[in-house]
Amino acid sequence: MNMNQIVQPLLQWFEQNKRDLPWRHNCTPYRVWVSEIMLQQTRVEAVKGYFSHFLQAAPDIPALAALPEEKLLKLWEGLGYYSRARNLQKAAKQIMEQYGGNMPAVYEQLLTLPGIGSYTAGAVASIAFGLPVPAVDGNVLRVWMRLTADHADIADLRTKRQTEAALQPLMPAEHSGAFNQALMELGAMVCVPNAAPKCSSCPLAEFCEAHRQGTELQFPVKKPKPPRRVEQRTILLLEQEGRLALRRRPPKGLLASLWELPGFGGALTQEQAVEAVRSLGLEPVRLKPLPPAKHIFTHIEWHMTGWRVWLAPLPEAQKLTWADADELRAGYPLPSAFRPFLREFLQAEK
DNA sequence: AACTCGGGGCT
DNA sequence: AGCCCAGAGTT
Repeated sequence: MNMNQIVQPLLQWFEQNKRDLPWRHNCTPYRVWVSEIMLQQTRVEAVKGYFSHFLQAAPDIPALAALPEEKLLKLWEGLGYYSRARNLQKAAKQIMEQYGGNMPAVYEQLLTLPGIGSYTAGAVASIAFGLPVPAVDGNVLRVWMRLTADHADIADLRTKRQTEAALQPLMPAEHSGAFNQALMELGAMVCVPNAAPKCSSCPLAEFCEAHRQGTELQFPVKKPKPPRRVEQRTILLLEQEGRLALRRRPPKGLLASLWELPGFGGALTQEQAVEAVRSLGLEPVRLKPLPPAKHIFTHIEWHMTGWRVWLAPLPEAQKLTWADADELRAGYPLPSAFRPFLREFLQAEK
């Protein structure tokens, strides 16, 4: 099968069926870049709510480079994979120094920027600069493996390289950005995962080997992920004069540099919780158990229990910061994992 | 090659 | 209860 045949039908289908997305208007290199970083492992619907707000706060590369880290993380709060935000800013600073504040229009130079790998470099190069470079993400891999009935493991990096190599000669010189987006759009809307693909409305059905075989659901092949580990934690809702205790997480690792409710490993009894509070230099007056909550990360499960703690007025404890409801909402980037316990405090404020 | 890194929606 | 998502960086 000569895969050159798919290019025109695909481009035509995309022109007629593409979604109206914020980053598809005024596609400057900066806007394309920010959207592609936000879209890494993140659904379009989730990004919509962040994109315009982020661009308002950081409208261009100099503004992004100058943003205080606290504001940067607050803008990213709830979006996940927070190293994306830090790498985005690190790259912005690098662009200021090395390229005079302009995104480099060269694939290899884009690749050297932190947070930009082969997919994102290809996406920015093709969509923002019209360069004939493939952009192979999970959607494209799924589409291509079905199209060619290829049983290769898509978790294997070699499979991605081979797919890029196979797509390279197909890149239409004047429409490379549209071609890449069309493959992704097809994967998102028609050649969908975890469900029967909508082959009856697929512009590539007649070229698809898996469809000819009736084996669409066998693709793509992917190695199973190892099971998540479970971590039991106890969260403390420490209150003093209407203010809540917060703690900054370490600068590396899970939820790096974000704020958290003070917590301890294990499921603490009331007596142990009292000891834990005292270890923070505070004196509890009354404790009330909070309903348990579960938060699932990619590779960890937090099983959390909590204690709401009223404190005797005492000099402030080291390593803790105190915030009222308004300061909490405005100032401190806080991961979603703590939302159930936070609700308890915010409701109590009313 | 295997792990780390978030959060949410769909089946 | 899994699966996957416009992946990249580290070990």
